[in-house]
Amino acid sequence: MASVSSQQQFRYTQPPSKVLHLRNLPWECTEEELIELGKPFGNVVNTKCNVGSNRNQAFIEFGDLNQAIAMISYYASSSEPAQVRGKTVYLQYSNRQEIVHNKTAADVAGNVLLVTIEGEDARLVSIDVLHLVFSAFGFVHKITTFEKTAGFQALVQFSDAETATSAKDALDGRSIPRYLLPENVGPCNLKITYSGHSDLTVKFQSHRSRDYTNPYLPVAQSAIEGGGQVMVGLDGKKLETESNVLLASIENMQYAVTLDVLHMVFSAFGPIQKIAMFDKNGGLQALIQYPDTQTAVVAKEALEGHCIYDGGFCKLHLSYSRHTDLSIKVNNDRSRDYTIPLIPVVNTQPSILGQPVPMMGPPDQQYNVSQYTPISDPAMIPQSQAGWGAAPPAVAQSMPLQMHNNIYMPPGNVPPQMPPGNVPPQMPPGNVPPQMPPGNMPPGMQFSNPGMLQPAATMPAYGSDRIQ
DNA sequence: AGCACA
Repeated sequence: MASVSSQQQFRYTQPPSKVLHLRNLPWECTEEELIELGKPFGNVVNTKCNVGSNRNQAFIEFGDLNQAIAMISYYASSSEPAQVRGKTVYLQYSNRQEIVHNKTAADVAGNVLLVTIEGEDARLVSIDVLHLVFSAFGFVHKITTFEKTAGFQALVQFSDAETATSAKDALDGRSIPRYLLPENVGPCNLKITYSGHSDLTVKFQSHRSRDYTNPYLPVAQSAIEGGGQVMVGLDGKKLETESNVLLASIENMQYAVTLDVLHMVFSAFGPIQKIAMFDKNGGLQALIQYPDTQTAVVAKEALEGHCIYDGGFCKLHLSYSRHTDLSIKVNNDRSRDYTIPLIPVVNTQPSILGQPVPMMGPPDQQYNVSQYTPISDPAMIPQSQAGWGAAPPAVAQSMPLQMHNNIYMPPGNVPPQMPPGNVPPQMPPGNVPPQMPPGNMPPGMQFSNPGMLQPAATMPAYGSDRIQ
């Protein structure tokens, strides 16, 4: 039985109160706008905006009950609804008799911001991208990232509260510009409050935390720290050095995992240079090479423990390889160098469990360049064949988008139902969607240009998602 | 679009 009392608070007929509750406000709404809204009806003695988890609610308190009644009555019969910034706001008597201002840490301006990154792909936002975004407002001293129930969060430390405030005002509620994110990463909204902290403790430089005032801090193998509290200890197993090459081992391999499947899965995080597959200890392993460590870190974080296929099949275990550059002698069904589409294909008949695996693209067409016109100078390679510098064909763009919704789900929830023996759509080798690997920005984009990110008005990339 | 989140 549903309780009746819980519904009562939402009944249309609230008993009158000097305090009005407003909802459906634009997130930008200020106290001044609330005062403007209430002033015609009386003396607004108190307001509170940005209330609720969506920060789209507010309260207005009048000096006199009759003034509150006047405002409610007016809009109850008006043909024009109450509006803030052109947005209709709904008002009713509050169930409280006065506004209580509970100043919390989040309301007190400080030099450290608590940033919540919202979005399906929030955890794929690298610390470098955050650094870039916040550096537009001043020198960023430290960043720590961590996951809480609120989601993926970061603490960003500036020199002073003024700088932090300018960043907060400009970025709160806005989205990280698309061009800073890998193409297949969905929108990431920023929600920003002040943190109670004033100085973060960063013991190691890691993918989770950085101290930009002390670049010579030891680089962590696996240290994770957040908000001055050490959140994860070192466990011997995780003492591994990051690398641009991942070692993947595949557990419970009920279904065929082909080179192209691996390419599809791992290229969701950035361009792949090389893949080599081999058998070890009766299981399948693969080395996957990215151009940079950052991308590999992101891919490892996102994919570790996840299954390629639904139902717990083909579970990935990832570690960093000691290799940095794989030596691929020949392109075949177990190894491929995507940077040089000219290595001849050894056309071995791919066969798994005795069943021939259908190839989606005819191999001799894919590699005919190498067969007929061996070119040694990469500059002579036609654009369309030249790896990820090339313009992406439609296939390459749409495919990872499909994948990426699946990848980040909890294990077992992941993927397209693929019956054994079926090979998913393949990306033609050498045609990788153009992505900016995290942390691999062109030098000109680093820090230096505050104007680039700062004024919201000239930065349509921010906020454009939110305004409707 | 529905009551203050520390």
